[in-house]
Amino acid sequence: MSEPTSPAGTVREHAREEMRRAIVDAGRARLATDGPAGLSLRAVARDVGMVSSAVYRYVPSRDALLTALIIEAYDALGEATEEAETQVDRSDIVGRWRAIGSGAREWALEHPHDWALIFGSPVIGYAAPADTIPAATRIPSLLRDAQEAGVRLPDGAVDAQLRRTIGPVADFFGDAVPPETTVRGLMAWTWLTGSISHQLFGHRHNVVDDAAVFFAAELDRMADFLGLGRRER
Amino acid sequence: MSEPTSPAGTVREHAREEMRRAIVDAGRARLATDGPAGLSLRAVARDVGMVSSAVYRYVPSRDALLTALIIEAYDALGEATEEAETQVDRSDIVGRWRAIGSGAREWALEHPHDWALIFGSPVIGYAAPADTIPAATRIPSLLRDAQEAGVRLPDGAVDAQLRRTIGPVADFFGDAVPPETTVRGLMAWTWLTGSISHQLFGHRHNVVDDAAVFFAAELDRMADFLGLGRRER
DNA sequence: TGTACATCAGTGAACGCGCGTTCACTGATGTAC
DNA sequence: TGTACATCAGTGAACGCGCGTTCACTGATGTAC
Repeated sequence: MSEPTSPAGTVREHAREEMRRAIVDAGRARLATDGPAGLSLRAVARDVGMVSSAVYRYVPSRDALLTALIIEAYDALGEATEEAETQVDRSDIVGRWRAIGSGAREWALEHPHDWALIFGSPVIGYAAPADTIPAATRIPSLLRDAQEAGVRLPDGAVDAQLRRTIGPVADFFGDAVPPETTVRGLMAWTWLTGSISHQLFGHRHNVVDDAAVFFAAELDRMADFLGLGRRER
Repeated sequence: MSEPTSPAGTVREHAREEMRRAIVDAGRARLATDGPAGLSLRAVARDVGMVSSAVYRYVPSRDALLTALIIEAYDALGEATEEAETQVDRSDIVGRWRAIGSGAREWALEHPHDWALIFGSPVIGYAAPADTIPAATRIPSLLRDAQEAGVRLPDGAVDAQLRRTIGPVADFFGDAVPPETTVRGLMAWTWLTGSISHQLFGHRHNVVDDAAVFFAAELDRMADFLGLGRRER
C-alpha cells in the first residue's frame, strides 16, 4: 500500500496548506470569543496544538493573520451573495434583489463576527483591504441587467455637483443607467448593510419582534425605491 | 481672601467630581488610540498623572469605565441631534429632518470613536445600555408632528404580520401615524446610521468624492421616502 | 479659636497573568547522485 | 536501491512588555466638641 507517486514537494506543500488553513480557521473561531483586538497568536497556537513560535512558520505575524481573516471575510460574503443570486431566474429582477439581500443577511447571521470585521468598527491600523467589496458590486450589475430588460429605473434630474461626486462608481453602474439610479443604488447598499448590522448588533431589540419579517418588508420597499418592479410601458 | 462659606463636604465633592470627569475624559481620549478592547486603566491613570491604583477611588473597574463611556456617548448623540433640530422652525418638517440627519452626522464626524462605540461592532460583553437610543426617538416625534401639521404620510396597506412585528415601537410613533409610516421611519433610522457609519468607517472611499454632497442628496431622497414634503390636498 | 479624631485621596509594592516575537535546537522528511 | 546532505516543521527557553486588581501605608483635609 504505497502512496501514489506524486510530484516532488507536493505532499509537504499539501500538509503545509492544511496546517495554514487550520491556523486561519482557529483564528476565525477566536474572533468570536476574543474580538479582533484580542486576537492572539499564542491562543491560536494552543488551539491547533502547537507551541506559539511554531505558527510563525505559517503566518508572519499576528497582524498578518488578522489581515488574512478580513480578506477572507470579504470574499466569503461576496461568494455567498453571488451564490444566492444565481439561484433565481436571471430575468426575475426583483427576485434577484431579494436574493442578494437575503443572501447577505443569512451569511451575516451565520458569520456574525466576520460581518463585524467588515462592517463594524474599523480595526485600528487596518484599512479595508479592497477598494471594492465583492458583494457590493452585485447591485450595480443587477441594475444594469434591469435596464437592459426594460425596467423603468429612477431617472429624475441629478445636478452636476451630485453627478460629479458619484464619478468613481459610474463605471460600475454603466453609462446607460440614469444617475438617479446610481444614487439610489448606493443608498440601497448602505441601507442593506445598515439593516443587517442593526439586526446583528442588537439595535432592534425592543424595536421589532420578528427580524426576518421586518427585513422582508424592508427589501420590498427598497425594491420599490429602486424602481425594480416598474416595467417600460 | 477667605473661601466663601460652603456646605460641608461640598468642596471635596466638587474636587472629586472634577477628578472623575478628568478620568472619564482621559478614557474617551484613549478610545481613539487604543480602541475599546484596548482601553486600559493604567494608561488612563498615567494620562491624568496618577498611580494606577488611585483611579479605583473614582471608578470601580475598567469595565465600569467603558460602560460609562458608552452611556455618555448615547446621551451626547441624543443631545447633539436634539440641539440641531431645535435650530429649525418647528413647522418646517423637511428642515427638521435634514437637521436631525446633519446633526447626527456632524456629531459623528467630531466624535468618530464614540460613534463606533454605539454603532460599530458590539464590544464583547457589553449590550447597548439603553433600550432606546435618545437620538432615534427624534424620528417618531418628527413624524407625529408632521402628521399633526397635515403632511400626507405614507399610508399604504400593511399586513397583520408586519403590523404585529413593529408592535414594540407603536407607542413611540403614536396611533395616528399610519403603520406604513412607522415601517419607513424605522428604515430611515437604519439608513441614517448606516450612511454615517459608511462614511466614517471608510466604505465610501473610491465610491463617492464628496461625502457631504452625497449625504445631502441622501437626506433629500429619504425625506421623499418618508413623504415629508407632501401636503394634504 | 483650638484640639482630637475620622475621613478620604493618593502612593508604591506586589500578585499572577498573557502577550508578540526571536533564537538556537532537534528530528523528521525530502532530494541528488 | 542506498547513502550523504539539505530542507523544513516544530520545540522550548527567553526577551521585555503591559495589564487589572489588591493591600497596607502616609499625609492632607474635614468634622465635632
